[in-house]
Amino acid sequence: MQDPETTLRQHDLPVTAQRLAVLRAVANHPHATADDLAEQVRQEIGAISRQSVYNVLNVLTDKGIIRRIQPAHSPARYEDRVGDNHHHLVCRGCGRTEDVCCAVGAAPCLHAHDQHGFQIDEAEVIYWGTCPACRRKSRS
Amino acid sequence: MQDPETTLRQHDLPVTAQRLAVLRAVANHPHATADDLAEQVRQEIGAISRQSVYNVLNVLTDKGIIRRIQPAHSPARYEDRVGDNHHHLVCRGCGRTEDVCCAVGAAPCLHAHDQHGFQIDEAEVIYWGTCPACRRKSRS
DNA sequence: CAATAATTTTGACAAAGTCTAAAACTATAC
DNA sequence: GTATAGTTTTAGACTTTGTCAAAATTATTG
Repeated sequence: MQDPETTLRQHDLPVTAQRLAVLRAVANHPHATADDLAEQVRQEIGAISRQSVYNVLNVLTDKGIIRRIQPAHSPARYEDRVGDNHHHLVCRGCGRTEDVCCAVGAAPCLHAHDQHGFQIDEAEVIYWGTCPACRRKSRS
Repeated sequence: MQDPETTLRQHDLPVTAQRLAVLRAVANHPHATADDLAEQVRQEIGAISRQSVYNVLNVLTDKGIIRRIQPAHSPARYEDRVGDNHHHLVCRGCGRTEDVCCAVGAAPCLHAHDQHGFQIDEAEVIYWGTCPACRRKSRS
């Protein structure tokens, strides 16, 4: 990804320290939650309000600069990698989240058999399982 | 689905009026939320506490008698239809939720390209789109 | 640098669920 | 049928994740 400042300007967003820091935090910590990111930003620029973290994440998500994923039993997570239609693999034990590229093809399962008249714009896939660490723990 | 009372006994669950009513409500209102179901149950048996609705839904979900789905921006929804690996189609406008059978085949996309050492047990697919009613509304 | 528009902060609020302890109930054994 | 042991239900406080609104601050434009 390019320079965060350039990214903001390209989308006509005023450049602020908070936005730069959040953007960098998302880039450096893929699949982090809003709380994780707030913590990161605080280490970088000292302080930020909870609300600002949400504001920034929302505006960046709306502009398509970052992507929000919301697996069950987990707060929302954010990532940098947009527009490449990849999916996610989530551990039921610890929530660890990994990227996986589409199993079926370039633009995946965008065609359900019966669309019930809906206009489908996204097929979201989450693979659920147990990561190696949690598997080891549950066996012991 | 069979008689709710039989279902409960088969799973060694004491039979209570609340459980029977919740089970019937789920059967009659697929994809309803906990709140919707509480409302239904109240119409049927007069009263039930919020906590009992959650207790019952949790125990039934744990036993695999019903299935919980949790689309983003929506409270959890429950359904009767378990074990047939179907997916869901959700309207971004009104949350209307429809069943769709698996696009890819019998046991679907259970194989991600790179599994990162995870043991995958489910591939959850949500198709996002706009239902006919909401499409009409947004055009006007 | 001044004016304007936008963002950030602060603090209250909301929705969806969970936790706890006490009361009420169910199932089982007599 | 009763008594008992074990669950379930209830009520109410609490937690987490996130939003709303107004005031204070900051970025951009000329």
